[in-house]
Amino acid sequence: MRTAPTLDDVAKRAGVSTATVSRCVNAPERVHKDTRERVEAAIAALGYAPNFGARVMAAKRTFTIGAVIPTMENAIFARGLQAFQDVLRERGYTLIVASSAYRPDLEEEQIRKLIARGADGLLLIGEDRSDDVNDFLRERNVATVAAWTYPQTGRFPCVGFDNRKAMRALAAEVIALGHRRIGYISGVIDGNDRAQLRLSGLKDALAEAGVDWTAPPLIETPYDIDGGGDAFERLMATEAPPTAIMCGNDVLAVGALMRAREMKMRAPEDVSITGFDDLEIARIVEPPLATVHVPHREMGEEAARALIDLIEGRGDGAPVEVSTALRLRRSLGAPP
Amino acid sequence: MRTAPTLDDVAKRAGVSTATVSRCVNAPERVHKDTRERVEAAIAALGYAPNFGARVMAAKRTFTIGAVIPTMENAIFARGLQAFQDVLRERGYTLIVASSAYRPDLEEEQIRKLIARGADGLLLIGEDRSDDVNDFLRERNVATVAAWTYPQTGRFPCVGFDNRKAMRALAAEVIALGHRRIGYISGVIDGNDRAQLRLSGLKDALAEAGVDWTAPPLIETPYDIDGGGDAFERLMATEAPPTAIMCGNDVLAVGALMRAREMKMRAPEDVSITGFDDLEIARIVEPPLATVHVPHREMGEEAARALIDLIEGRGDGAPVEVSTALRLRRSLGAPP
DNA sequence: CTGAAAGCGCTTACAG
DNA sequence: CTGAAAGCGCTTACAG
Repeated sequence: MRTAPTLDDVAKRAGVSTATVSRCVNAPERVHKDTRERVEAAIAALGYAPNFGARVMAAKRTFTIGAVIPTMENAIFARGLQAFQDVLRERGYTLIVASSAYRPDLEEEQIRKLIARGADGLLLIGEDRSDDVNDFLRERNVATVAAWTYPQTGRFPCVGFDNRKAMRALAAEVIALGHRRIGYISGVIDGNDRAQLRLSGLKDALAEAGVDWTAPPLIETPYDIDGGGDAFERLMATEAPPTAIMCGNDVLAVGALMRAREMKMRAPEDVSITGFDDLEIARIVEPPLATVHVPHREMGEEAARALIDLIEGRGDGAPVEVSTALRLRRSLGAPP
Repeated sequence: MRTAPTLDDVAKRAGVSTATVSRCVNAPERVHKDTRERVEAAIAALGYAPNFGARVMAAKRTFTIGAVIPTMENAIFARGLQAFQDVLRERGYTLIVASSAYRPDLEEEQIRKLIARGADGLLLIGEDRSDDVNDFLRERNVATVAAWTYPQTGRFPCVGFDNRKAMRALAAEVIALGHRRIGYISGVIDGNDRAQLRLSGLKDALAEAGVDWTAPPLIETPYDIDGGGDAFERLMATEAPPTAIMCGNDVLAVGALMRAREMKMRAPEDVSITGFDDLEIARIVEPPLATVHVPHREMGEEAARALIDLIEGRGDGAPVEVSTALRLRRSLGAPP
């Protein structure tokens, strides 16, 4: 194993000091063009790459950003994170992803670990966490951005959207079509402010419209296709079943749609079904799913910019709002 | 922001040298019990945690593992990676994910960056890369595991399956149903041995069956729904269009299926369509998609174990094969 | 079992 | 624009 070339090797070969080589790498504009070219040639010839540990120690920064997301398997986070990482890479940062499986205790553990590892900043999802964690983050003065949400507590700079308002808008359409009995399928709400807010949005719309069905039949279920299907079946098994089933996200809605098909119910003729997120599957299912479009990629990019600004001392930490839009596709229609 | 306590602070407070404190942290059994207790008390009182960068530099190990995957947005990698990471975390390693967007040049860049960052080991997808990269990895003696593939070159320990054999098995079923004109939609092949091998599998099956349609009409396309749809349309626009369209993966196949529907063609009555991977969408589309099931999660877990064994000097680096299985669903039927 | 000290490979304030 | 040198916070071979 040949040992990797160091700054010193480059400096010797280029006939300059290590300080100059370091500048070429980190602030090329502060080095004379001729010198720089010589150094760059040496770097190329040697295949030099800065040693990470040394750099971290000397600069007191790790150029590492940690993200704690519920799970990589959820397409919305996968997409947002990919965009987040693309921006990070452009700006010279590395991403470490940790996952919490939607469990607050695991999320806290991951947060502490990332900080111990010296992460320069943190991307978190939502704002719903314990005072303990929030205090820890504030004490250590860790640059943190909360995404997928729009400020409730205002504790951290946010990049996201108003989950409540978006669901309210969709629910208003459902109500306008004439639905009065509306069932709701939610993911697990504990530790998930997005889920909580979406449900509140539905309640807002019902109240606004003066629909007395103010406490919609609600089923909370793990976030997967079968969870959505089972919940659908239970909601429809009541005496006066809902004419519309709204779901906290597309995956649950697709589960409901598939179960409806198995039960020989047609959407929207027999029952309307809506989702949230506008994943690719929303356009693939038959009938296509009415849902709320969320610009996950844009959110990931904006979050990266906001976080880097925070770390590098730019920006004012003002919340960034991305806009959602209704996609009123065929799974939603008038009540039977 | 209070500055973090250092080894030196602990040493002073405990009245010992920094060497002793370091041993207490890394090899407590080599320190006398009384000394150790004093040091541990000091560590607790100060809330000391080792500085990551310094440790990396001095110890020349990072407990970090890098993975370079094409993209997190592809569900197969998201799922495999989540499983990979779960095992890593159990064993005290941290994962850094980098993505190549299916571009060999970007993959190389990411590999070099991860090594510069001091990754103790690397997870790569497939075996198709330049001699340059392979030489670099060998020279640096980097622990590397290739996943999603079964040894072709035998350059690295592999955890995966035989892409060629799996596609051959599926193609044999298609041929057995009576199809002779078979079209093929592939993802981009350059730098992607899995894509190459799957195509070879189809050719194997055609040759074995003595079908003279030996050079199946092939369209190579970017890996997304619309790519699959456009390719489908082009393949069907020929004089004697294929009676079956096989696709290199499920996403392309779903694209083909949807376009078929738009073109008022029914599957499998008018044309059969098959995929590869058995993603969730394969069961969601109508008709459900015939495909090859790949145990992505299991593969991720096995890859993590293999890589850690390699790093820690256990194991023999023998390839690990996971098994695939045919899922012959309704999108595949007899030719019209 | 413990300590003094070198060294890991960078960055940066200071001086010129 | 460039260099000499201190210093970042650990680990470890060596000596005792």
